[in-house]
Order: sequence, then C-alpha cells, then structure tokens
Amino acid sequence: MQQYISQLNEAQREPVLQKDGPMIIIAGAGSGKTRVLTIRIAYLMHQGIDAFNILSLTFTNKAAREMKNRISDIVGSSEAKNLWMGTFHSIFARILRSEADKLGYPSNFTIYDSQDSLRAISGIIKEMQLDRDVYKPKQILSRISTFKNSLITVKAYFNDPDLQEADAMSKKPRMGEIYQNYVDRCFKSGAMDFDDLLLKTNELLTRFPEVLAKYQNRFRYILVDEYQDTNHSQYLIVRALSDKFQNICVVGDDAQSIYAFRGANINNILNFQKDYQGVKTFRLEQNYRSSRNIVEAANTIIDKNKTKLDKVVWTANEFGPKIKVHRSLTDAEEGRFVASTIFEQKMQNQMTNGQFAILYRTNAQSRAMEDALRKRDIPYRIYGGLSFYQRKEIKDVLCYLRLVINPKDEEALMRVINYPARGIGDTTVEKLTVAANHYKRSIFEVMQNIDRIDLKLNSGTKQKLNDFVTMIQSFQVINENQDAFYITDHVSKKTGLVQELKKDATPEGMAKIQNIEELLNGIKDFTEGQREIDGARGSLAEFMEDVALATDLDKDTSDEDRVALMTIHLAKGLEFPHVFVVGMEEDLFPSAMSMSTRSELEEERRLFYVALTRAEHQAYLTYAQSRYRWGKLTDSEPSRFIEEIDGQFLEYLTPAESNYRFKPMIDKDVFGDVDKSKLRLAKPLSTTPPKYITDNQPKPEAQIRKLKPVSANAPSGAANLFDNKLTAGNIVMHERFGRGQVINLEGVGADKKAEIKFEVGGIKKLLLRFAKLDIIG
DNA sequence: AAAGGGGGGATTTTT
DNA sequence: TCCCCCCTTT
Repeated sequence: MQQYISQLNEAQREPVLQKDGPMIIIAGAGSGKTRVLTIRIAYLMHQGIDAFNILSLTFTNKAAREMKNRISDIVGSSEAKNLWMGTFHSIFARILRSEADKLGYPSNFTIYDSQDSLRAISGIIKEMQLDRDVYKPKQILSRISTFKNSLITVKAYFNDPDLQEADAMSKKPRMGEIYQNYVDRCFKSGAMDFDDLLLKTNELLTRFPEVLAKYQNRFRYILVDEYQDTNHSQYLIVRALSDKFQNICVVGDDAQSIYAFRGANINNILNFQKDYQGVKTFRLEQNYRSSRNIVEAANTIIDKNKTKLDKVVWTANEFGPKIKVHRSLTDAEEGRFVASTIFEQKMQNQMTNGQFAILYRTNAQSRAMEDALRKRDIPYRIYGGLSFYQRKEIKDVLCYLRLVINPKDEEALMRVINYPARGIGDTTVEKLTVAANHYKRSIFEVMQNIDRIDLKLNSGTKQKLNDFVTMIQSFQVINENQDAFYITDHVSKKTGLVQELKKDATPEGMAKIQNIEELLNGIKDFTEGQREIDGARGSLAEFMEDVALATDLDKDTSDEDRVALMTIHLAKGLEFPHVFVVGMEEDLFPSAMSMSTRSELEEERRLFYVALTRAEHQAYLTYAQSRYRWGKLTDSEPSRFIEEIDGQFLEYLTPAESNYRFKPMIDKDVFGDVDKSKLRLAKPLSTTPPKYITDNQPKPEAQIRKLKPVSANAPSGAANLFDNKLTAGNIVMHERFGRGQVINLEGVGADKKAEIKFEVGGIKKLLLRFAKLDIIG
C-alpha cells in the first residue's frame, strides 16, 4: 500500500490520507483524480474499512468498471468485488429492485429508456386528442424530466400555481394532466424511466426512515466523482445517505460541468462547503496529461467564464507543439483534412489509430468524418449516437424479452404485438386499450382473458391474440430453467424476427441480422461471466436488469486499433495524444441554441475546455466556411472560441481569412447541393478531374454533381459539340461509365441533359456540357 | 390488415 | 438528407 501512496505528489496524497469527514477535491483536468480516488478507496480498505461499507458513485459504468479493476490490482479482486461502485442510476436501480415492494412496484420493474418514454408520451397526447404541434412530445418529455429532477411530483405540480400558470402561458394548460397520465401509465406498466430511478430513491429514503437508516449504516464512506454534474435529485440522495456519518468525499471540476441541459446543477459543487460542517478542501492543480501549450491555452479560455471556483491548473510538461487551426471550405473538405492529417501522422511518427480522436458538438457531424476516413481506409469507431441497444432490430428483441420478464410492460407490448405482422391491427389494439383502461388492468391481462370479455372481436382475431399470449407464456416457462442466452436465441427464432429480417437482402438488412448475432454473442459473454459470480445463474432477469442503462461505451470490448469519433460530452474523462475538435463554428459550437443566456454560453465554453484538455500532445481546431445542415448548404463563421485563445498558443495552417474569403459565384438555390470547394478548384472541362477527386474515388454520381458549372456560361469543350448531334437511341461511350444508350434528352442550352442507360452502372443523367461522350452508334 | 407512397420535421448535448 | 408518421390503396 505504501508504495502506491508514495507515488503520489503532495497534493494528491493529502486527500488520500484524509480518512473521515466531509471533503471536496477540486481536480483540474488531467490532474490524476481517478488515481487519487482509486488509491483512496484502496487505502480505506487497507485501514480496515469493509468494502461493503463503501459506496462510490461514478458518471459512467465504464469509469466504475475501470476503477474497480484498478482497485482489484491493489487489494485483490476478492476484496474489491464487494465494493458498491457504479453510476447513480445503476446503483439505485439495484437498491430499488430490492425495496420495490415498499413503493408498490414489482422487483422486476422495467427501466424505460428515452425512446420508451417518448413513445408513451406520444401515445398519451394522441389519446387525449391534443394537437401534437402544440404539445410536442419531446418538449413535454423534457419538461417532465425537469419536474422529476427537481422532485416536483404530480401532486406538487398541482399545488404550485406558478408552474401551472407558466404552462398555461405557453399554451399547454393540460401539461399537468399529461404528467399525471404518464406517471400512471408507467406505474401500471411496472416501469420506471431514468429520472424515476432517482426520484423514487428519494421517495424511498424520505418515506421509510428505516430504509434510510439501513443504507446510511451500510454506506459509511461515500465518494462521488464528477460531482459538478449532479442534479438536484442526486444531490438530495447523497445528502440523505451521508447525513449520519458525514464521511462524504466529492470530486469534481466546476470547469468541466457540461450537463446543465439535463438538470445538472453546478451550484452543488460551488456550494459544497456550505452544505456540511468542517469541510476539508483539496485542490489538484498539476496537470500530468497535456503539454504546456494546451494547458495554458485552455486556461485562457476558462478565464472568460465568470462563474467558477478558484483554481489554477499548471503543468511541468514540455511546451509541445502549438494548437493547429485549420479552415476549410466545406465540411467534406474538413473531413479530408482530418483524414489526411491522421494518415500522414501515422506514416511519419509511427502512430496508431487509437491515438487519435475526433470530437464534435453534434452527432450529425460524424458523417463527413466517416466518409473521409473510409476513403483513406482508416479504421474508426463511432461512440454514442443511436446506441446499439436502441437500434430497431435490437430493441425489438429486447422488447420481447422485456415482456417475458414483465408482461405489464406496455411500451414493449405495443412495439411487438404486431411485429412481425401477425394480424393484430390498430383496431384490435385500440379495443384492448380501452378495455384495459376500463378494467384497470394491463393490456396483457386483458388478452389473457380475451375469451371471457366481449370486445366484439371476431374469432380469428381472438385466436391470434390467444396465440400471442401462449407464445409469451411459453417463453416464460422456458425462462424459468434456461439462461439468458438460450431464451434470447429461442425468442429471436420463435417470434419470426430473424425470418422477417432475412426477407431483406439489402446490405442494411444483412447488417441487422449481424447485429442480432452480436447481441447474442454479448449475452453469451454475459451468461458465462455471471456463472463466476456467487448466486447468479446468468438468467435473463439478471441480464435485463440494466440493459437500459448500458451504453455503447460499456460494450467496447474490441481492442482493435481505431480512431475514436464521439461527441465532446462523451469524451469527458478520456484522453488521446492527438485530438481534432471539428466544426469550430458559430451556431454550431457554441450551439445556436445555447447563446441566449450567459450561463448557457459559459457551459458551451466549459465544453470547449473539456474538448481541448482531452489532448495530450497535439490539438487541432478545424472549421468550415460552409457545411450541410439539415440537407442544405449553409455558410458559417469561425467560432468565437478560437479567438478567445491567446494567439501565442495557436498556429494557423490556412492563410488569413480575409485574403481568401470565398464569394459564392452561383445561386445555390438553383444548383442545390453544389459543393463549393469543387467549384472553386475544378477546371470544368479538364480531361481529368482534379487530382484529389480521383484520389478519393467518389462514386460516379457524386462526381457528376460536384462538377456542375461554375457559371451558366462556362467555357464549353468537346462535349458541347454533341449538343445538337446527340439523339435518343444513340450508343455512346463515356470515359468512366463505359458504353451506354441514350434514352432521353431534356433541358436546353447549358442545362441540356441526357439520360443514358449504361451497361454497367444503370441509368444516369449527365449534363452534356461536362459529360465526355463519344457517339459510337 | 398490410404495404407503399407522400409529406413534414429534424439537429444540442445523455444516464 | 434521412427518418418517422400518416394516409391511401389493395
């Protein structure tokens, strides 16, 4: 143990040795906070604290797992496995399962992910016959989420005239009813959404003092990582649990608080000293991760924020290269810059793919990057976005499994009751829903009793309903004795899901089947892993317990060498030698939706701080002057954040903007999705396309479009000569597409196009001014 | 009841 | 550009 402690610097050692009482560690980026937390926990155990008495809350499951592994290395795995370590959501889901009966929930309650919640809300709005344009499901859901995270129950809502008035003012007078219906519907389904996991924990601890006492006594030492991103609900749980022993250690960095949009309250960390008596404060300010240039540049950014704790991050590392700033004309070109830079760096400095990360503000930006990387044959992995477990085909399987565990789960039932199609249509489902509401039973219960209630269903439909019930029940029987892998494999076959997918022979369809195979492999791993755990048998219930809480970050098992692509939010806590922060543009980063208030802008700035401090050695900031946004080419200005960095830390790779300012030469409404970078550089009628285009080998179609005219009276070349000669029926030869026959001609003058059916590659429309065609017959 | 086509909306971030 | 929902047709 001593050797681990002696490896720490002074500032790190102090909080490790501070055993009791409330304490806060303000940890700058890259200051070794995970290390401090790990060693602190190990040291607590070394001093005789039972692992059962330590609760450690992290921000992601992955962080928990990694920390647990590191602790195992120090104290041995048999000791470490008893630690309570995980996210708020997963830890309290576990506690709620064992205490569920007190709240009237089954212990096998379902956890609704945001998709489920949204569908439930949409359904309610439809049932209430409200206007979906006024009551936008997404908005409603996020409002309900805000309520729950602030512990505003339905009852509290109706006791608060201000809230009701606010909703009435925004033309949503029935907000409260929707909230009520949503809560009822979840309860009836035996389901909790993400926010419920925290809200119900609070309810449990408040309403049942003996339960509170039990967990207070159990968790004598509590550690909370990323405390700056806790919300009010989480804050109250921590307060309640730590109240008796006051051995609470929170770790965080106010400069890295980036989740206010989902209710995180930065004041939790700013005010921690006031919440407990005799708080000891520790600061970790030495950065071990990044070069001096990056650390100091990041400091100049965060200095712009007013709301912050007193802290100066510094480093003893070497200066390193300056931050490189690159401007490009389009998002596609930005992608090419990133890809070719990675390519060159790998060549020149023997770097691996895994040493690069591409970070962006929005998931939609990944596409341009993916395209560019693919063309360079650089392997990559995208994190986040639509997670694996939310893909349609996976979700379908999971919903059948959810029904096996909890047949009251209405969202699951609605999703699969007629998929694959089995003749149970909207009308029937409608009748079932009405009956369920009438009898105050779940839809599944109504279906079980379908022969005893008169719903004016014809016998064929009744038979289909009975078949469905029988099928689910047969799964339940099998589930009693078999493990999660067996039942999942069985379900995916017996429900016809796999056969359904096999009908689709497209690459997308094949990918779906592969995804299901991947799911099965994952479950196989899980069941085998569970066998090693005491008392677990790898059952479906064990697997389903927290799939809703699993993210892609958690199933990152492959150790393949790939470039990482992810949002900045997802990158928090990670580090890479080379980091590209792309899309450094106004309205994108900072986001157009986060510039109305100072605090929103400050959060964006913290987000930028997080992005930059992920880099160990080299950071790149790139921006494009125009990019595709919702399908349209839009112009953009460089992000203010670039200017906010002291110029001494930057190296501009592209000439100053004023010399190069691109003036659109064409009306983009007329030419649609014209790629400006090509327009500027393309010599319209050169015999070969510009070199970089051939390098990248775009699809033929794409190239045609990219070579559209610079102006309506562009110089004409050989192709132009065909204007009048070419007629439908001609056999022509094209440089790239080969032999084909003209089917049709349309347009006049410069816009004249020929529709040509090529022997290879099908029918294409070519602008005659550009198409290099030889008439051969 | 099923399937396919048309129209409208979306993009800020996630446990 | 893509995805989802609704409406139409069969």
